Amino acid sequence: MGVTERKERHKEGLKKEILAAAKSLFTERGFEATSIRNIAEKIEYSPAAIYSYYKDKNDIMYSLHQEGFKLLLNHFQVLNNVSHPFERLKAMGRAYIQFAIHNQDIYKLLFVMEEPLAHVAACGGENWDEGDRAFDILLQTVEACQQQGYFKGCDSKNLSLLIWSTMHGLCTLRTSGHLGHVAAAKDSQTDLDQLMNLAYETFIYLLESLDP
Amino acid sequence: MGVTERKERHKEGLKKEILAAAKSLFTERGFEATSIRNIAEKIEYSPAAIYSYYKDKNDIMYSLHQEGFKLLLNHFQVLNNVSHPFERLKAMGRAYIQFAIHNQDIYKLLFVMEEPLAHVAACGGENWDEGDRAFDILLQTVEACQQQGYFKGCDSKNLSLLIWSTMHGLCTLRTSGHLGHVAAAKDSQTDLDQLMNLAYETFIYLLESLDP
DNA sequence: TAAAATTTTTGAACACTGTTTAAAATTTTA
DNA sequence: TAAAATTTTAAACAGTGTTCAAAAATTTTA
Repeated sequence: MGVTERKERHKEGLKKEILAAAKSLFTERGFEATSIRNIAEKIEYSPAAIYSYYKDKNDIMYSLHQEGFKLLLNHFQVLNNVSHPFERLKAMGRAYIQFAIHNQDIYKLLFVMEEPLAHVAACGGENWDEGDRAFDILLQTVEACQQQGYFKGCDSKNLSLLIWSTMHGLCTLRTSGHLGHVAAAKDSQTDLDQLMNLAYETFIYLLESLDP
Repeated sequence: MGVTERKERHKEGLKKEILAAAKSLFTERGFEATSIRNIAEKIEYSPAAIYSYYKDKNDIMYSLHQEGFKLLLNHFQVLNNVSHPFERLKAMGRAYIQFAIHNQDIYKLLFVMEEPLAHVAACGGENWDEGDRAFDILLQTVEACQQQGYFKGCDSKNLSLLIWSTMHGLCTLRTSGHLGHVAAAKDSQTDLDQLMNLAYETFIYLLESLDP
């Protein structure tokens, strides 16, 4: 029946409204500083209303997950212009860093916070599809490199995992402020970015040196 | 006067008692699940009493910081038995992983959480001494490797930063559960450890391949 | 159109959280 | 022992996520 469909659409509309409010508040003031009551206030509903559309706060978190991954994949779109595999891999690393620094809270949501991930496991579905796709892009790029003679003697999956770990480590140490504490460069932001770049370039140098 | 000294000792005693209670609760049930009221209950004082000994919760966190670093440095003591620099570096990586996995909450406290770090910056003193010392051990090991011909063409500081980032990335992706989600090995714990080890060994392989 | 049934929304409460403050209990000093 | 100083606490504040019965709004039925 068309009636129930229309109703469903309306329900979906409010659901999306909640998500949009949550997203704007999260990116505006961070996760810790955003409450269910804040979101409710923004959409001008009572806090309890939200629970008719989302199971709990983690459910909202997880819904933002998907959008976050889409944003990450958007950042990767520049890679289509880079035909050389190793150059593409290098550009991918830079894009990943860019994404992590310019969307710190979203990055945290995707790769640091445990709650939304637990929600995936709890709520039946193994829906981390977009995340897996992002990893697949890395894996394929690594394998494309290998076909051109790079990374001889390396298992593509293990190497991809390592590359991801390295990028993740760099990004989280950077955004959490731990990099700044260990480095002598404690003041200016430019120095930190530079430091991070130097570490990244060292990694690229490592990968490059693996040639036969 | 000896009286005030005794008083100070008593005060210090209670301060340490608070810290011990906090530590046991943190490691027992995690950070998020431990409140000031829990700690107060454990030492059989009122919650407000704690604020006579610690400025706030982050102050307690930061005090555990120091102990955490001492524990990490203890894990590094096995390195004294490894004279060959590169073998020492390899052992250091393994020790770091061991520490991160067997002390997940403490690791989080030291290298993931932002609040205790902000406390360091806020409360004047630049006291991340023990942390810097841990990094110095890495730096010195890297430089010792270089003196034996390893890592030619690399800046020791940049490379140390990279190594730290890689290890940190591996450990956090592992403990947060993100590694398990991307990998096909979603069930058994042994597989995850194995996967992590493979990524680690790939990294070692990379470093080894840097020989002249 | 009026009544019944269903859905949507909400106020109020529950059990928490970190933190502050003024008052009470204790200890030290004179 | 009385006064002063210190330590400890009860109570409150403003907030959190979440639940649930009741109210309001909407839809369906007669």
